[in-house]
Amino acid sequence: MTTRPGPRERLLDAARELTYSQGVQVGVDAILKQADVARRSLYQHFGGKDGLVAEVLRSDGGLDRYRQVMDEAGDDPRERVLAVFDELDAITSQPSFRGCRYTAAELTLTDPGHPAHAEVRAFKEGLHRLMAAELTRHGHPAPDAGADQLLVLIDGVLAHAVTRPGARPALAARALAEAVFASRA
Amino acid sequence: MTTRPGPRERLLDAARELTYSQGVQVGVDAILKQADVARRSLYQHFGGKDGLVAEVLRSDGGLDRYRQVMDEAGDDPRERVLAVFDELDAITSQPSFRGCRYTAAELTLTDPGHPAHAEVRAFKEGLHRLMAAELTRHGHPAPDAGADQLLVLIDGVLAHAVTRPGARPALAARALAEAVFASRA
DNA sequence: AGATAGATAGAACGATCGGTATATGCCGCC
DNA sequence: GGCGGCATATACCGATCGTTCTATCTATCT
Repeated sequence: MTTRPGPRERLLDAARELTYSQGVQVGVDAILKQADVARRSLYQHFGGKDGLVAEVLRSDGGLDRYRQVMDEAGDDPRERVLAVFDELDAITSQPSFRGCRYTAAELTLTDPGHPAHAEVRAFKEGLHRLMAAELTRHGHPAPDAGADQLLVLIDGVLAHAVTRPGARPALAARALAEAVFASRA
Repeated sequence: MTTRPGPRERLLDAARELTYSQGVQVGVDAILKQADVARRSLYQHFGGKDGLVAEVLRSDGGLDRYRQVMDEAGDDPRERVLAVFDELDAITSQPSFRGCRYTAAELTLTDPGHPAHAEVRAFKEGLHRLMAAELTRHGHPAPDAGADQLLVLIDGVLAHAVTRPGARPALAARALAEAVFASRA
């Protein structure tokens, strides 16, 4: 029998799931109950709900998932990036899809001092670097501006998929992503 | 001296402002205070907070603003749509910009039964029709799919502008919108 | 004038929020 | 063997949540 993860891991797992399905406004009690963890442990490990929420975003490994999808698509930068949109189409088609966790956090948490905002920023910066690197390898004339376009497409897909169920925004975006790669100096 | 608007209007105005700047999770008390309206009036006119929030979205007139921006841009569909992205650049550059109110409502309100969701859907549907009409007039081979692309771009701009301050996602999206209009049958 | 409808003020409701305090149990380590 | 650190369980805190209620006031219409 596998040993049960410690309270810290259980808290992160429970919070990751509940803040996604119920939103960040989910109560601390619900997280504690699902994690089967004492109230005090939360404050011991994360200082409070804000710290827990921020750590959920920080440790989410979203960038790794993007990297993995691209690596499985081979070497060609164009194919690697287009694979991202294929994956987005699969993700946004799942009934459990509830939008991008980072965008949701950014829009829901009004307090500009909330520690989650820094994590969101860090994630988006990393994603931008990821995309810019692919465009650079592809010989894009302006990798930075091109990455901006790809990020807009990704954010657009994730946002649009929530508000218009049934549409397949990732497919629409994929065609535009091809246009980004068609840019010539 | 102009006569003061009635309680219903004052409630809508206050709610529109506060739910945007503070998020929909703003308290009823704050709305009542800013509207300078009796507690009971809220429940008399809107049945509750949920009804008020939904009515704020419904009466927001977002579609009219899009129409107005396009009308000011003249007759050519391409110019009219590109003007939308110029306007988005202006909007997202304002320091008071806090994201798209509809997307925020959709992501924040987890309860699928919340009346606001229907308003969000209606808005996005209307926007889709608006864009598809322009593409049809332009002779686009697939106005519906093209409108999907434009909506992804718009949602992407509004979402991305919140998470990466300083970037000008509307300019990046504008170039891609041009690509949408370059589509040939 | 009297009646009616709408608005006001304010108390109070039960529920839930995030966070703290107290007290006990379990474990490895010196 | 006792000690320290972590986890547990639970009670409790003040604050705030959305909502309901009573009671008073005011404007309009007949």
